[in-house]
Amino acid sequence: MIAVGKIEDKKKQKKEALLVSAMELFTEKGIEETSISEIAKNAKMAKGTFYLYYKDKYEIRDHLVTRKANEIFEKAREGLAKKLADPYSCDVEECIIYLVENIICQFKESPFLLKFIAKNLSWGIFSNIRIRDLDNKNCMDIFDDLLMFSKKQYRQKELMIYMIVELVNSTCYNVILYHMPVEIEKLKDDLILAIQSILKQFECTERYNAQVHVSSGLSRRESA
Amino acid sequence: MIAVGKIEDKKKQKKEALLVSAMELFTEKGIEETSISEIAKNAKMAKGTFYLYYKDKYEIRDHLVTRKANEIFEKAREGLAKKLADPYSCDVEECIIYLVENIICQFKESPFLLKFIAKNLSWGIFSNIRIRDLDNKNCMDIFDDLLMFSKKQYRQKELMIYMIVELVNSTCYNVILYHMPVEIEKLKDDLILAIQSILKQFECTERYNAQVHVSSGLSRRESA
Amino acid sequence: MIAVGKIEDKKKQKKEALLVSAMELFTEKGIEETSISEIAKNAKMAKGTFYLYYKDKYEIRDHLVTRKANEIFEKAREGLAKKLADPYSCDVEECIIYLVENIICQFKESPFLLKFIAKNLSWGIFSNIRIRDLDNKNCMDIFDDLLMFSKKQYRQKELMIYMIVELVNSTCYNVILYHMPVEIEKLKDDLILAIQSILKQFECTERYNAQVHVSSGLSRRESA
Amino acid sequence: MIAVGKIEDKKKQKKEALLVSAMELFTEKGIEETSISEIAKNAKMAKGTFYLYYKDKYEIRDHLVTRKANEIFEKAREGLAKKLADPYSCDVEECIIYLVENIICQFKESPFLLKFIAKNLSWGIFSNIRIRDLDNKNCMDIFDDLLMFSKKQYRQKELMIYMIVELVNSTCYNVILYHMPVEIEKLKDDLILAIQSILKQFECTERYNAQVHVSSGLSRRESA
DNA sequence: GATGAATGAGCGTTCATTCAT
DNA sequence: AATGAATGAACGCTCATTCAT
Repeated sequence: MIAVGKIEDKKKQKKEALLVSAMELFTEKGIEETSISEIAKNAKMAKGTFYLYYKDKYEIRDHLVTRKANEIFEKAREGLAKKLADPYSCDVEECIIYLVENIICQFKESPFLLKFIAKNLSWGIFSNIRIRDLDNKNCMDIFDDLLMFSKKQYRQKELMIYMIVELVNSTCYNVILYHMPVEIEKLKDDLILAIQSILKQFECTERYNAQVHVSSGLSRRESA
Repeated sequence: MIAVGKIEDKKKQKKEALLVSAMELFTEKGIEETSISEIAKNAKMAKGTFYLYYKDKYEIRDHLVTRKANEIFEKAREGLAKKLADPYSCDVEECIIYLVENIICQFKESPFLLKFIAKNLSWGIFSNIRIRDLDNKNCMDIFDDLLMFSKKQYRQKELMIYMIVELVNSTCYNVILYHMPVEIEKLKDDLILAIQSILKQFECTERYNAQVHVSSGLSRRESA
Repeated sequence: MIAVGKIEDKKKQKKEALLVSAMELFTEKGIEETSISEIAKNAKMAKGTFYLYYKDKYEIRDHLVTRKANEIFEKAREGLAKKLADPYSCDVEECIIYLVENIICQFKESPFLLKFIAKNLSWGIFSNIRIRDLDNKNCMDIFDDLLMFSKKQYRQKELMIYMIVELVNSTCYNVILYHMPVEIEKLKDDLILAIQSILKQFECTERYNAQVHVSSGLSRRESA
Repeated sequence: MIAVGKIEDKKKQKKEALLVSAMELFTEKGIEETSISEIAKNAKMAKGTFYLYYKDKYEIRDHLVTRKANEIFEKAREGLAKKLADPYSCDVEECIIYLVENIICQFKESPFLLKFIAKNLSWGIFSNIRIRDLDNKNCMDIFDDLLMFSKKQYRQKELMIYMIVELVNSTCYNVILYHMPVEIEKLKDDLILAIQSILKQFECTERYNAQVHVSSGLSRRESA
């Protein structure tokens, strides 16, 4: 039994080594320019060994994208936890803004990571692949938790979060990688303003319906 | 002289044929999976002829991305023009919402186009490459014009537009291509809400609260 | 008649332009790395025009090699003529040494020329191709003339000259181009010594038969 | 352990097969006209296998040139050894003449070898590349050994040998390959005479200092 | 005669994949 | 399980050559 466990361990180590090796090369020179034999060599294995663990480099890419996305959210969550004794008792908006700023900061520090994730993160991969290596939560859960324990209530929670995440991700892409159309420092403040306005829009108030303002315009939606 | 003109014409036709051929193959099976010899063969030319017109397939891609993006915006503009006698006299918000809906509609009808553009449209290409083939304006100009003639004024116009465009583009990508996390019909309404809230956020109000304008601006919806 | 002459002239000019263009490119980057279209473009002609004048680049090469070799010998001859009022009355040995030094000097100044000639100068080309462009003598004639008018007489004149020319050409090749095994300045003196000894060896003396010297070995030196 | 040795052996065989295959094709039709895929096919391998062993065909050429040159000198040395019980006790001049005759004989028997070596043997390759395949001495060592043990002493040994080798190589080239300007049988005797005179020229005699000769030889310069 | 667009064979090179060890 | 030598299809690209204008 123990022997089997050891073998399992070794296999995990090999898979991990390939993952790490591939990540290095992908961020360094792009996926298309990275060959399987390079990944193997960089992981100190023979070319043929690669095929014992992965079908092709795209399978590795998919594993990496989810893992890296999770790591980013996890780091952001940890940052938030450090900052607040009881993160979920505080204002949701503040928390979300904090998370966004933290994530932007991570992207700023490793633009290649941003490139890698942004170019490859399709929602399908994002939401479907269960990560077996790390038995952590899905990255989206951070927001779910936040919203669940929040005093404020929001309509269409999932969708709202989706839009915010996509907005951050896509606007930062060009700005951080190509400094266009503005610098990230200039973008950040206005991006946060935009996020705040979205949050307001989807907030359910008791007495004042958030919808009121919008509402007259959106009366149709109320019936929807 | 006429002869030279004819030759020039033929050359343009060849370039165009390659562009069309490449577009077919790119949307069908992706850029990386498309070889130059396929593009040439599909355009009924010899492989070598390709190189008389383009350096590599990425040059073709860049031409295509800008052209297709422009076509989308151009169609949206035309739609708007048809709908309104004087497009620029009407409410900006309404116009922008119209454009967004129109563009979403175009994406819905040809998801491959969305895939192609979304995966390859970097802001650098988008804003820099002047399109010589079509002597139209740059796609961004549509919004510039709208905002210029608008009664309402906005802070950070360019940045705001950038965020809205990116938001639409990135949220639609997964939704239209993978139907995740929701269907496009479900996304659309909330996406528009989000856009409206962003527009409000960046509006410069004098006396009247921005919100007021918004509601009157949405009267159109009531009739819809 | 005049018109025909003019046409002939134009053709010669074109041929000449191609020759000059090819020479530039051959010395710059080697024959194999030079394409016909480059030669034509460099000569300000269309690619197709090349084929009206030459079969391929190797035909051009052959023309060039003989021409350039001739130019080198011609320059050397002119140098000698300038130096001496009556070149052929002076000592043959001195004249030959002068020519060798002059040629080495030319090679030193344009190593690419040396490379080009040495790599391509087969005796077949050298002695066979009659140069129509320049109606001068064959380069070997310089030595023939020298020897013809000389007071000293030599056995196996042609062969002796052949050996001297080859010796100079081949020893200079590595020395000038790669500075191996010594520098040209170091080689020169000893090369001249070697040439002198060869000349002595083939000299016909009146009283003593040349053969006698050879057999006794060094007796020739004793008389020197 | 034994298995590894076998694999090593197989690899050596493959390298060797490529070398042999390339030699055949190079001598048959020239390097430029030989493609890598031909070399591989001729060696009964797949094209890709070539690149496991050599970078390009020029690397093969360099290996071949040094090896073939070495083989020639080695054969000559063996011939000399057979002829003389103690080769180094005999007269140097005689030995060198023997070597030259032996080498000329080899060239006569395989003119393609001469062509191949003469066209590609740059001194750099010649003197620098240590041949690992054959653990023999560098080809030049033959002469070094001869001169080292000789009773006669020579000035500028290396340079003298260089000139002799180049003289033989370059004069034989046209003569053997194109029978110009004379037949090899006619050249041989006079070539040997020339070599003898060079050897004499560089010999250091006891009583008369070599320099003396040189200076008298250079009296011409004083008048220049 | 002069052009240069078009051709397509053929090159060097890469690399995913296989398989005997 | 792990290896890495061997494969050969497929790639991007070049370029001599042709030929309609």
